[in-house]
Amino acid sequence: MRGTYLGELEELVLLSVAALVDSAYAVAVRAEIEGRANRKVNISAIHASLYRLEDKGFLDSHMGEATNKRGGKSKRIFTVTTYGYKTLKEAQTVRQSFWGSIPQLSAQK
Amino acid sequence: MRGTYLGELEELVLLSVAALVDSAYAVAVRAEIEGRANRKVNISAIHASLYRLEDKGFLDSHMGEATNKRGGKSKRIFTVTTYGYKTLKEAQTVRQSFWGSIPQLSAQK
DNA sequence: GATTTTATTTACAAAAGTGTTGATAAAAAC
DNA sequence: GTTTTTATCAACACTTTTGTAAATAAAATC
Repeated sequence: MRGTYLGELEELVLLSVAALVDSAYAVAVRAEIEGRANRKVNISAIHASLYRLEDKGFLDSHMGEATNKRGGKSKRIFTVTTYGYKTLKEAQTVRQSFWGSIPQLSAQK
Repeated sequence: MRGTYLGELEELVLLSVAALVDSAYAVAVRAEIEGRANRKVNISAIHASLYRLEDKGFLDSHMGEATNKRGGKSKRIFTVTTYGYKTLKEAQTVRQSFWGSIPQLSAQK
């Protein structure tokens, strides 16, 4: 029941972290989502989502190193756990099972 | 923003209605979900979800005919609207875009 | 060292989704 | 006509997700 499901934003955040591999931090995740899904997201909403996903065991995190760019303070880097990856994949597999039995041609009326 | 997103259950309900074509009513939808996603759902939760999806414009409904089976009172039949189908498809397209850039082999550690 | 920029963190508020209960209804069976 | 079965509907409560605001911190630039 409650706790293992992903919210819509949470799933996008998790997918972004997976796609960004070892350079996933809040700002990059936000850019990733705004680029792929056509949607504005508040940076604090991203942070809140990242922390929640970590609490749930879908993500791990560690502090990265500071860069020599102005304002380049160190970032918190997130990575997808095995459990997170499994959850993501299962959600997608279930949906694909449904799509497999939807008569798409007649549906696109 | 708020209003156009699908909850996790809502998406499964919408996909079920699509897959069931012209025989989608609450009980059948529930069976469909319990069969494909490995998950128990309260029948009233299905009803609530169906009504909400209709309010949002993702579903249409009409009363079907009674059958000559014991307890076979007429069912409310739901169908996916063009808008609902479009929403469903877009959500899936966005996710597939992410999956396309996830290095899956190294991720399945 | 004051300012600007990038970034995190915490706490709270608001919105949305999900679940539960109880009432009602209509059909066939007895 | 009472019972059993299948089904809808409505109201409410609960939980979770999402968004916002304010505080803090660390880097480079000036």
